Amino acid sequence: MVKWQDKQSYMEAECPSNYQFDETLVFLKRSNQEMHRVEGRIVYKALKVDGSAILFSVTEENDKLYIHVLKGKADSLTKESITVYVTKWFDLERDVAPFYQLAQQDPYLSKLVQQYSGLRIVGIPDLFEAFVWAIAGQQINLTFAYTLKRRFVEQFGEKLDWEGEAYWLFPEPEDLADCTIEMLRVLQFSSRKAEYILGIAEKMRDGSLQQALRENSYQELKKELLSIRGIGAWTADYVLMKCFRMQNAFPIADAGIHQALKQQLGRKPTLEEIAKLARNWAGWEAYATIYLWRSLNE
DNA sequence: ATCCAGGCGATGG
DNA sequence: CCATCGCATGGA
Repeated sequence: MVKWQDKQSYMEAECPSNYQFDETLVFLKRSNQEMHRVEGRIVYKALKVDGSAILFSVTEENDKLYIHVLKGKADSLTKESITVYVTKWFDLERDVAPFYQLAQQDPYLSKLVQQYSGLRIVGIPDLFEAFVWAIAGQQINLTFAYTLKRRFVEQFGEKLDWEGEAYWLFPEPEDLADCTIEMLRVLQFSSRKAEYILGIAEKMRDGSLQQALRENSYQELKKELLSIRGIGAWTADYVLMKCFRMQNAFPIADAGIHQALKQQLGRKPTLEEIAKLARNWAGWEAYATIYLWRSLNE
């Protein structure tokens, strides 16, 4: 349990065990087209609290995390919202000890957990953002996916300026109310993806999607997700992993997973082979996945 | 140039 | 039910 202490002008918390902030930074620095900004070891991020945009920073020193509110009213609601967000974003409340236990015995993971010790899932707490990002990233290279996301955010999101830098808030489904397929085509989304995203935005505007996703078991949630146009097995598991933070979510068809395992096997594994070796990861597939992904950006 | 990207739904057998 | 196809475009 992460306990954030309110220090008036900032907040602080002990890092959980088995956590390395620097691994979070590696992930956050993956693209320079993101909505957050990383400068040195400080992460800057805009967030909407009770209808208004705020900006905060988060950093770490001597196993302590520090959050500062940089812009906006630093009232208790704001502080609470930020700590909740950061806790989910960096997956700080998970007890990962069982995963490390399991991974140390695993032929595919033992080296990776040693090499990237303290890496945790960097999640996508916002549901709409998780959907848009997952759909945008379907079947295209990551660099282009980030370009699409940035264009989307700059077209429909809200901008917050602070000390000469721009910080963007991810759009809400309401911001897409007047958006057409053509408008997304201009940003170079495919027609298909445009349809998927607008369909999801609509289902979220009337609240029906959130309602359908109130189930809490992995199986129930996945079934609901798969019934949505544009959400296949890969996207469902990706969203379950990054937004619902289900540690057993496993996007098994993922090209990155295949590539990472190929480097260890010397050839591309079949789905059956992956399913077989993943039996050893039961319950922790999402964590196995992020360590495999991590091994790719060397 | 060619192949492939953190896939999906539609179509046809 | 499973295999194949079109999408759509940037990176390597």
